[in-house]
Parts: sequence; C-alpha cells; structure tokens
Amino acid sequence: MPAAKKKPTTANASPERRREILNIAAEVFAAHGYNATTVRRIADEAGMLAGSLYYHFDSKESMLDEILSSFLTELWDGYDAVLAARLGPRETIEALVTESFREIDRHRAAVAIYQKEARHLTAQPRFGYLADSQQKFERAWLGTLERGVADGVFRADLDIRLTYRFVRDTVWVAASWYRPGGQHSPEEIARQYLSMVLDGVAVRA
Amino acid sequence: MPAAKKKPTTANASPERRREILNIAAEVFAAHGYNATTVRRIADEAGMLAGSLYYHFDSKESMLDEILSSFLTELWDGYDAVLAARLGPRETIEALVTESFREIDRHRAAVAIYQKEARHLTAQPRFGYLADSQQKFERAWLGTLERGVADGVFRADLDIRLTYRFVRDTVWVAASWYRPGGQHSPEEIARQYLSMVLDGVAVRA
Amino acid sequence: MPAAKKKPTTANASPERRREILNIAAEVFAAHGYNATTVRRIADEAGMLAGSLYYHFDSKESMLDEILSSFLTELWDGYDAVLAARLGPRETIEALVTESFREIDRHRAAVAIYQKEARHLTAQPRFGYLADSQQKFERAWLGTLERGVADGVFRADLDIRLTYRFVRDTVWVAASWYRPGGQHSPEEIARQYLSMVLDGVAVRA
Amino acid sequence: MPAAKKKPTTANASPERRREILNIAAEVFAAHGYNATTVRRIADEAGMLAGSLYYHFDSKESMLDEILSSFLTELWDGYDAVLAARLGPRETIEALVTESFREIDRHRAAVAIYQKEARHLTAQPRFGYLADSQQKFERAWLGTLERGVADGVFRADLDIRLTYRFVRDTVWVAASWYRPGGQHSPEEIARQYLSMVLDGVAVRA
DNA sequence: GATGAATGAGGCTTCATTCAT
DNA sequence: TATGAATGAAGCCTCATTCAT
Repeated sequence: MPAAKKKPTTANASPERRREILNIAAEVFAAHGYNATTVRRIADEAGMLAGSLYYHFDSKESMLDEILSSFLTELWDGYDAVLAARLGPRETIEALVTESFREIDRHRAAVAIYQKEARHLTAQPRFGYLADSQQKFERAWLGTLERGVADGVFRADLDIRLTYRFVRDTVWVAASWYRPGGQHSPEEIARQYLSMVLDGVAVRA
Repeated sequence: MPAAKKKPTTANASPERRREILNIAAEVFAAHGYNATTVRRIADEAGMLAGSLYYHFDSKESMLDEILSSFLTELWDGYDAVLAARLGPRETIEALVTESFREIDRHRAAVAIYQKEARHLTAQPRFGYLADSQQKFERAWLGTLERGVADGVFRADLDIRLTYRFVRDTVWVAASWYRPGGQHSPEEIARQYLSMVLDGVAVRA
Repeated sequence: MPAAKKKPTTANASPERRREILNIAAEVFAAHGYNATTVRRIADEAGMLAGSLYYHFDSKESMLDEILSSFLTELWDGYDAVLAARLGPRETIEALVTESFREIDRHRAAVAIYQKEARHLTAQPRFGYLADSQQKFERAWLGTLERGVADGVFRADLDIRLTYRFVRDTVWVAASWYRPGGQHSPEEIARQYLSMVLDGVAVRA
Repeated sequence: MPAAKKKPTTANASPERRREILNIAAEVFAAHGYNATTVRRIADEAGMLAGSLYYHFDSKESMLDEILSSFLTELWDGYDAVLAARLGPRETIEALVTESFREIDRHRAAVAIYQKEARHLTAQPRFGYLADSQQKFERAWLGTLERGVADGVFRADLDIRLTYRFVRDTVWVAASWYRPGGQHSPEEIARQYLSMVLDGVAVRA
C-alpha cells in the first residue's frame, strides 16, 4: 500500500507539545519582537536544539502564523457571540470592550505581537487574514458607534472615525502593559476603561 | 555629554545630508521595523550604496539613536515650556495633549519607532535616556493627574495609574495611523481627543 | 568478504522487505540523484517513517552501496559467461552489447545511478569495487576490440580507445531514456544498436 | 534624486570577476555534482568567503542558471549558423557533430553539468528553457535524419528515434571524458566519431 | 518492525560593517 | 563623498541518524 501520498505536514505532531512550544514562542516574540527573536532562542527556552523545532513546525513564520490565527479565531468566537446578542449600542460596546480585555488576559503575548507586527505582515499573502479580520473588526465597532450616534446615546459632535480609533486603540494597547494575575481582573479593567471612555475623566460640572 | 567615543569622521559630514538620510531612515524604520530594515534599503532610498552610509554615521544603531534622541529633545523642549507655565491641572493636560499631537505631526516616524522599539532598547545602556525620559514623562503626567484629583477637577473613583496609562496610550498610539497633511490639524485632533478623554463619548443623561 | 563491520541488526530484517525498499530507493535515486534524495522521501514512498529505514539499513550510503554492488554482481555474472564462451571478436561484442541491454532492462535504476554517481564515488574506499569493475570492464571490451582489429574484422584506422569509449557510452547512456516494457525488447534494441555501431547509419555507396 | 529605484540586481558587478567565479563554479559542479557542491567550496577556490559570493550572485542556483543558459546561448549560435546554411542531410549532420565537439571543447564543464542535472532541473520553471532547447534540438537532429532517410543517404531500416538518440548521446557523453588540450582536437574527434557513426566500426565485407 | 521525538552537523543566505581607491 | 568588493558573524533551515518505547 503506497501510503496514500498525503503530504505529511508537520501538523500531526502531538498537539500538546506544539502548544507548549507555541506559548513559549509567543512569549519571546512578544518580548523581543518577531524579527529580533532567533529560532535558537525559542528552542533554548523549550529545552531543545534549534533544528528540533522543525519537527513540529515548518518554519519560524508558521509559528507566528499559528499564534496569530489561533488568537484571532478565539477573538472572533467571542465577538461573534456578542454581536449575535443584538444588544443596544452602548451595551454592545461594553460587551466588546469586556470581551477584548478577556482576550488580552488569555492571549496577552499574541495581542502584543499583533500590535507590533500586524502592519507589515498584512502585505504578505500568507497573512491576508489579518486584513480580513481588521475589516470585520472595523465594521463591527464603527457600525455600533454609528448606531449609537443615531440612537442618541453617543455624541454626534465627534468625528466618528476618530472616535473609533480612540476606542479601539485605547483597549488594545493595554496588552503592552497588562500582566495577567495582576491586581485588577480583566473585567475590572474593562469597567474602569468603559467608565473613562463613556463618561470621561473630568468631574462633571 | 561624554566626549567623542567614536571616530570623529562621522561628525564633519554636512549636516543637511545627515538630516536627509536620517529622515529617510526614520521613515523606513517606522514602516518596516528597525530590525527588519536593512542598511542597504536605507541607502537605496537615499540613492547611495550601503557602505557609503558609514561616511555619515557610525552604525545603523547610531542612526536610530540620533532619530530617537533628537525627537525626545524636541519633545521635552515643548513639554518643559508647558510645565513651566504652571497652569491648572486640566489646562496642563490640555496643553500636554496638544503639544503631543504637534510632536506626532512633526516626528511621526520617530514616534512610531519609539512605540515599537522603546521597550527592548531600554535595556541597552546606550539608550538609557529612554528610561530617563519615560520616568520624567510619568512624573509630569501622573503628577498633573494627581493634582487634578486633589483639586476636584478629575474623578477620584478611578485607579490613577490606569487613568495615566489610558491617557498616555490614547495619545501616542495615534502616531500609528496619523498622516501629516490629513484633514485634521494636530490641534483639531487634540481638541477632539481631549473632549473624549475629559467628557466621554456618551451623551450625558 | 570482510566480515561484519556494522551492527548485525540490519541483517536479520526480512530479505523481501529489504529488496522492496531498495527498489524504491533505487528508483528515487535515479530520478532525483543520490544527494538530492532525502532518506525521508524514500521512507515516504515505502510507507514508513525515515527513522524506520534504519532497522533495515545502516545508512543511506549502504543502500546505495547495495544497489550498485548487487547490480554489478549480476552484470559480471552475465559478462563472465559471455567471455567464457570464447567467441570471435565480433560475436563477443554482439553478445556483450546484448547482455548489456538486458541488464539495463532489469536494473534500469541502478544503471542510471551508476552513470551519474560513479565518478565521485570511486574516490571513496567503500566504493573501491567500482574502479575494479571499471578496469575489468575496460580490459574485456578493449581486448575484444583489439582482437577484432588484429583479426581484420574491425577497422584499423580508428583510435582504439576512442572506439572503446564510443561503443561503451553508446550502450550505457541508453539507460537514461530506456523504459522497460516499451515497444522494443532489449534484444531488439541491441540488434539495432549493433547494426548502427558495426555498419553505420549511412547507406553504403 | 531618489535613484530611479531600479532593483540593483547583483548582475552589475564587474563582468570579469563574475566570469572567473562562474568558471570556477562550473568546474566544481561538473566534478562533484551540483547538489554535492557547497557554496563554500566554490568560494574557497575563488579565494573568498562563502558570503562574498552573494555580492556577485543571487544564489547558488543562479550561478547554475547562468552557466547553463550562457552555454546554451552559444550552442545555438553555432547550431543556427549550421542550419541556416541549408546543407544536405549528411553534411548537416557532419557540421552539427563538429560544432558539438567544439562546444564540448569550450564548455566542457557546462556540458557535463547539463548531462547530469538537466533531467530534474527541467521540472523547475526557472529552467524551463532547458526543455525548450531540448525540443528545438530534437527537431533539428531528427528532422535532418528524416531528410536523410528520404533522400536515401541514411538507412531506412532503423527506428529513426533510436538512431536519433544514438547519435545524440554518442556525441554528448564525450564531455564526460573529454579533456581540452588532449592529443585530439575537437575536429579530429568529430571526424573519427562521424566515421564510426556513419560507416560503422566493422570492416566492410 | 515501526514510531515519535530529538540531535548535531552543516548548508545556503543575509547583513552590518570595513577599507582601499 | 562615494564606490566596489569583500569580511565575518549569525540566522534559518535541512537532513542523516539515533534511541527509547
């Protein structure tokens, strides 16, 4: 039986080990940047030799790919659930922000990598899904904000795209300083952020 | 200022050409990341060969150094002027934010580089001034916020460090999407940002 | 036969499986070249993992060795029988050519490998028998040709070594395009080749 | 002046040095095979470090490419001249064979490489021109042979494709043993080969 | 007999940098 | 001021091979 000639991608290696290594890689990518991270550094931290990584993965890039795509998959699971609930605009924003901080809590490294690398990765076909996600992301947030303006719950005197960027960045940059297990839970951080974003930091006259 | 640790050769090159090249380098660093940028790419874009850059600069790192340090110098010129004015906390915040957007307008590339690379550069002695600046920065903003809370103009129910990070990040990430010459002037952007940060995006009940 | 220089493990594997694998290996070596062939490719094609080959063989090189040496053994069985018959020079040449095409028919892959790799293998002690065979080969053919010239059945006006190379190459390169089971049997091809070599392709005046 | 952004391919390095290196590379490829040849080996023989080769060439493969394509270019210059002369079939064959030996004399290494590597290179798009050349080659030779059979100057009782392969291989394998500067000039070797191919090695009855 | 996971050597390539001209 | 040619270190990746299970 000539073995069905299926390309034996490295994908069939034990999933646990893969995950372990990916977590390590994500941590190092996040700390030092993708380009500045050597494959040997990852291997060192995983307790193996650089070449051995290639038993589990096709390339350094494919590790990055898997880190980012599996993060985005989970992110959209969460977002889609929120959007499917068809809440009011304010409640949707609240739920999205909360969900975002939860994702930052669970995928801190992936989010940090995403922040730093997404822009130039988008150019490569392999990472085309980043652009897709970004577009979907924009539609979800911008749409909700527009709905809120129409409903009179969000201010109409602001440039809506500016508001979108403000809210978006405000949430995601948090990954650059957030440390899981710190004094604030993701939900608590979300609450405070929402309070600032929605009501401002100034005391009302 | 510790005197000439490198060959003085690089000093007598015409300052204009240096600036030109630095601007080009900053643009490329910002677009592709410092590590991913080759010295050859910079040279190409400057219309010379890679080796020729070394007539003007000691090293790739020294270009980065000069880009970041000259940006920070200008930034602190602006900030120090604001702080010296001893305005009230709200007015100080407003002035700092406005000044920040002006810097983003003038040094977009440098700011973007700073965002992406500061964290790991801080570890190197050569870039120690980044940490110094960051500390000074934190004192200025955090102090102003604390003063504002004490004066009753800023909300007291928020974690003050969270607020600090919120305001700080919110402003600076703008460099990632800001394009000079767009439809909003830096001052206009500052006004809208301040409006969101201070009063929130929600319509008041 | 110098006794067991390697682990005897590889000896007790079933001879049929060995043969199967060797045939596969020979096919791949012939198609892509020895160096360009990975042990994993062979294993894939044999429906096993690369490491598993080492139950059957000591090394990639030992596969090559076995392929070539068993081919040469069979070749010399045939040639020796021909030479032992002590035919006239023309009949000897005819018999050798015919025998050669039969070997090409049965060991196409091995012959192709031999063509491509013999030259540099000869340098390695392990493949010393290649040089021996080559020498023996030359003596047999060149001797027969010389005998033919002496007997007046082959032309005397040609450089005899050139003639030797001409006849030799002419036969063996056929392995590069010959496909067993094609429209011509090895004997038929031999007949036509002999006709060309002995009588030329031009119509006689 | 932003330097016209022409991709500065490595092709602009001084042509003499390139040729020198290519000749060395061809020699090594021919002796050890393309795959078995390390880039370092080539560099060693050229008196430089491996990395330095990349100032002159894009890759190891591009050296191979340039070696083969420039050989084929010259070959076709010669062949086309012969074919353009519209000689009779026998004279055309004689001229082609003579031209071939001249090419072997001048491009021995390239021819040897071609012999060994052409088959698997043809699969790669980059080397598509090998297949083109092969086809053109076949048309030229086969066509001439067919014309000769029709004109009654070549034997009609032979399988014409077999004859084609016989003549073709017979000539080109010579590259495997030919050494320029030996006792026979290319023209002399051509004369003897033609004599054997056309009239056979047997003495006429 | 075979798998899964690794080793370790070595290969190709990139790139910051140097230096004579 | 800049070029052309090179250096040398380091990076990613491949692959034959090993070995416990």
